[in-house]
Amino acid sequence: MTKKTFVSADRKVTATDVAERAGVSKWTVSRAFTDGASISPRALERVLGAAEELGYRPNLLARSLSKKRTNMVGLVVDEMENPNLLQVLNEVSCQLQRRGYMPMLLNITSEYSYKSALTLADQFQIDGLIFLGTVLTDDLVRLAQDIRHIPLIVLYRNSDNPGIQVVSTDGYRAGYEIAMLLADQGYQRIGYMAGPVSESTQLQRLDGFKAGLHERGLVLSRVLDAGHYARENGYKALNRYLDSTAPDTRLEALFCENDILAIGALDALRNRADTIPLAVVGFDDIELAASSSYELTTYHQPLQQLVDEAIRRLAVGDSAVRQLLLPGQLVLRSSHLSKA
Amino acid sequence: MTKKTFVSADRKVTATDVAERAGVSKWTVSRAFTDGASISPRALERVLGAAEELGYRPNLLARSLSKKRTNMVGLVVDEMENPNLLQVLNEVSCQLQRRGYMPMLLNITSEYSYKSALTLADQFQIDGLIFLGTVLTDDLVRLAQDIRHIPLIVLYRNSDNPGIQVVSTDGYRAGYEIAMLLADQGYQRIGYMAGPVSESTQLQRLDGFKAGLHERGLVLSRVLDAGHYARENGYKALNRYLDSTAPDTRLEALFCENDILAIGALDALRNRADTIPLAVVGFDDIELAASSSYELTTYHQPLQQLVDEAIRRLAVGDSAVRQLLLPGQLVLRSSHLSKA
DNA sequence: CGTTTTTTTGCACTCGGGTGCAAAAAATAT
DNA sequence: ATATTTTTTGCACCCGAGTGCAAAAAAACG
Repeated sequence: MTKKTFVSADRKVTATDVAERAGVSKWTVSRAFTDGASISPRALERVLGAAEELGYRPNLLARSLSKKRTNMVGLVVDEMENPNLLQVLNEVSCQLQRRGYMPMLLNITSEYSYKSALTLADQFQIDGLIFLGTVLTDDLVRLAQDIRHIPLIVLYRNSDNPGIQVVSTDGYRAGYEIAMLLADQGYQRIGYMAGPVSESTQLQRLDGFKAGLHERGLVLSRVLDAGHYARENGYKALNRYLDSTAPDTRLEALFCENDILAIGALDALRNRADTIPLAVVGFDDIELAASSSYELTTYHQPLQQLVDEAIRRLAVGDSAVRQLLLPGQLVLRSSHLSKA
Repeated sequence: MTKKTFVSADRKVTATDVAERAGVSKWTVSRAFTDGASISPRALERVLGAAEELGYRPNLLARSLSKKRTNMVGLVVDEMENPNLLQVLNEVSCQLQRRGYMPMLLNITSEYSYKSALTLADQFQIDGLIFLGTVLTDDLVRLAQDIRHIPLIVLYRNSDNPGIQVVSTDGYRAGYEIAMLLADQGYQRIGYMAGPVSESTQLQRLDGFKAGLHERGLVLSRVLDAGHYARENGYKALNRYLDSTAPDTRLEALFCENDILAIGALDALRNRADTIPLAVVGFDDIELAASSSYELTTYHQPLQQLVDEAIRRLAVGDSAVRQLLLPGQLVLRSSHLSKA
């Protein structure tokens, strides 16, 4: 039994090989693999046949070199533990692949790694960058702009800097809707659990939230600082708060900056000896939120659309900077209902 | 104020530009950026200076084209929700970047997407593939072998097929150690919660587990099938079991195929009205396992070493196929202690 | 100082494919 | 059948580097 299949000799099959076999010139082969190119049906057929037989696949590096377009897109991520980010990464990479792009993972752990990743990506002549990282500040993003003049898109995060392309959910509106929900539920003492940095994305959310409360004649009673997005932090932050507050003055409802914190908060409530009536609302609609042990009411971001838009913008290379904010959707489960 | 920095004219800076500025030929420039190449100190200095001034960076596509080496590595992942896998992905991408490789994300959602991803990766002339996916069977891996003769490495998963390079944790030994732990704790009725497919990785774990029990004169009392790795499934599987079993015949200890299932199981225990004494042990040591609300006893895999080894093997392109199995480590927390 | 050895450099050509243009072939019109 | 238009095709040359080899320059030697 021969081990080697007939197709793959050791040397790689090139367009010239195919040309020879098909009895045409290599340029005709090239045309066969370029859509929109002028080629006769007969030649096309022969080339495709020969290509099939030889197992030929165009070398994309060579193509990129002359076309000056690589179809490689860098995905800048910085918190590979954040499940929400991951959901985004997942969606982005799938959609990119589906459209023939190759996602290059730029995993950022420090400013140094950020810079070297950018440099490397630059040298690979990537066509664009999508920023998914949460702690990537506008300054860092701008740093990328300087290195290379390719389209950059900040996804899933807002930015005050008008010079940066943003595709994200309308945080103000989201906050507003959640405020309305809680107010209409009749809660009076309403709090907010904040994450790590006060950056634009969250501020807009908070602003909308405050505006909504205000419109119903309420004010934000309290802000709990949880720090870094981690279940543990939500857990601790709420416990800290509950331990230091008399039961009758406690918050009745709590809007958490994201689902992870909210779930931490729910865990805290559950682990307490006494039953504490507290409505909790999250943000992001991660998978765990739907789980029967949480039933977290939250706000769903239109992930697919966002990603779709982001990629489209990359593709057209539209340099007209616009901030696209799509509306998300409130997801009512049961955690926003007080258990009292 | 001039907007444009002096450095970056619109056209890209090439080696020829640098050569001209440095008063040498472009080949000398090439040598300056190739370590080990013969170049006079003076020329080197001038070239580097000119390169710096012009902001030159070698075009890696062009280099790859002639060197026939791209430094691009494909990461084949198939469950972007699995936190354990993500931890691995994170580590792999970091280490790759640190060593100057570019990780290309091949996110697999179906057999079709798998094939097209492989083809694309192939066309990009990637240097190697690392398989992180859990449901990627040996057959699929072999499919990749046929496409292109580049090093493939299955990481974090075992394989029965001796033709496949594997870098993974020694599952047999792990199962054995866990069995010992539970047996020594005095439990008699010991069960196992299984995940989706019975593939090699898990079978070895289970075999080791059984062997360990056997050595202590015990047998595996029961296998609970949870299905796909998801907290929810562990939760349901355990509830199903508890609902259908009389309290006095119940298992005393349960080894779950991974932490996610184990955590689901713990949640199930917690949510029950009556307190049920059941020792639970997981596998993987994901972040959540250490959380104060779970305190899951589990088995830690030597992630960094595994990744390090995997990348090293890719780099040398060692075609001598060996299966490397490193020992992991038992992590004792409190979930293996019965609450009765 | 001439000669031999070593280091450095330039050049032609390669990697694998893509352009634009002009010649050749085919299709349409007269 | 001839003239005209359209489609196909081949070719020279480009993309941005790297390689081997031979010429040139520098260093070591007598």
